[in-house]
Amino acid sequence: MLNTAAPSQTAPAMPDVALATLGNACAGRQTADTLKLLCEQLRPQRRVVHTGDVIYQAGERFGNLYILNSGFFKIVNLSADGREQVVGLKFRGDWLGFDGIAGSRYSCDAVAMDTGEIWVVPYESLLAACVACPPLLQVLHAAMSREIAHDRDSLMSVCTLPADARVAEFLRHWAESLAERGMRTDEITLRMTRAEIGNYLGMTLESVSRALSRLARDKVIGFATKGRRDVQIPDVRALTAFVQRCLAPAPTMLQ
Amino acid sequence: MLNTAAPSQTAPAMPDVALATLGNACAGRQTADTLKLLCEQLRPQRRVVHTGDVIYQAGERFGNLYILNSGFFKIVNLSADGREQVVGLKFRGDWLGFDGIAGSRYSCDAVAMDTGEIWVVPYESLLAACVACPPLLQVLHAAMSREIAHDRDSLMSVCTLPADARVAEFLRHWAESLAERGMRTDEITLRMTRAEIGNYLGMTLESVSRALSRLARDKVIGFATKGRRDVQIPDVRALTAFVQRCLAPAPTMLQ
DNA sequence: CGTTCGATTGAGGAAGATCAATTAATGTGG
DNA sequence: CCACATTAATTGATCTTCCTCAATCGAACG
Repeated sequence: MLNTAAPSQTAPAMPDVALATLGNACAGRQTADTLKLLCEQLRPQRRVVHTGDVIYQAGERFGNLYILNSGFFKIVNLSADGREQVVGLKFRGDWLGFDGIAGSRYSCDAVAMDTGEIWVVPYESLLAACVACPPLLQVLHAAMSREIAHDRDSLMSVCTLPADARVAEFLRHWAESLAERGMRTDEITLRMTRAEIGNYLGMTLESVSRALSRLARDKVIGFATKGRRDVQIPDVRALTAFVQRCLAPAPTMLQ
Repeated sequence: MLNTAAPSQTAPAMPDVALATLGNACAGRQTADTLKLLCEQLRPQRRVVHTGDVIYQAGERFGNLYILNSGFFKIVNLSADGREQVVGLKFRGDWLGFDGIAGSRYSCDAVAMDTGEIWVVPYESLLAACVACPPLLQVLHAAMSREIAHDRDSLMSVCTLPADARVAEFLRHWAESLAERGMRTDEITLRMTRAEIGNYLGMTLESVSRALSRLARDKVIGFATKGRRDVQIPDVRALTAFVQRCLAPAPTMLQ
């Protein structure tokens, strides 16, 4: 696969030699460097996945961690009484499977929402490699740490932001994630239905739709000519401003 | 300090030799064993903290992890625009500080809500110890993994449960956490105000109060004769049943 | 013993859910 | 390729839950 153009959102599974040539995206540099280290040290098995593929399932015996080289994934939590909750979205450079370490079984589902490539890393061999290569351990811990910090941010968003702001913050974070990976953010493709977004943000699909309509009416986002899955974000800072505007009228909850 | 009675909720900082005598609480066994391993391997500096003490603050340079030997702690996330959100509650056996690994700075506040003892573990020396003692690494990863899994459960609760059920689930989880540590669960002391609980659960203090009143009216919980901070939980399963009742469609009377 | 803080409870209102109808995109078989 | 079926998205009208505001009460504390 040839890829000389600016990296697109679809995060092509580029060969290692191309990792250093991520165009003007110095933001994507760190991700690329880390992936390179992991690839060299672990020589992981590579696996191509497609939309809907289940990487692992809640209850399944834990054994592997997965590093995402490309594609887009969701983490779905399941409760005993049948509730389903999207609790995380994962991109290139993220890891999957940490939830399985403690209980020897995965505690949620990991599902591909797009074609992508994942690297399979048996946990035991990862530990062995970490002993030989301490920077690897640091990378692993950093990934887990980031996940913990981000999960907390998610909880804060759903607890403190009104619906409109939550949608704006969701788009802002998505764009930021893409930017960090050196991908385009002026036009992003939501690979989730309104229902999935609403589930993730703790609101109904109708509320998501209304929020997006308001964002479009305020010119904070735009819809591509065809299809409303493509969202244009001319200026990411406008999303942040919108969130603040939502918070401004009413002061913060709880002192 | 002598402690031959059944372990109370206050999780006394008992000497190592007493760890094996945790009464009938075989549930607290694993926590105790892990703490013993950590104590032996790391010989951490012990520090007594009191209500309101700040273990670390968002923005502070990361360096230490903290293992909780006793007491009760809250994790508070802060946003740039001044929102505050309680994103976690920590007990004996839990760790603090994982959020700081990735960015070299802590990303939230950790505050003691009770007198307690924490073990200070410099991250670098922990890594060194892990190389020499692989089980230690396993314990560390398990702690991080548990935190990730639990944060996801929190998000699911906030997103999918109505207010009353969220409060019931909160109490259930608290009781479960105490049980896992071999402490009493028939009468627990909430060390948070209604406002703090509400903040943690994404609702107002009035809603928390009303939910607790309803739980008491339904005899799912009871209030101690003195003070409404002590909650009696005669049967933890009644809390689970209450949650299910909240989720079930309108309970049709008769027929 | 008054002051303060936390908790409870009620009344009214607003954000968002639910229900419903319509339209737009996507997919399928002829 | 089109007609049709299916799924997703939008928008409006109502309804419910929970928030806001306010008053009262109890407990803790100097």
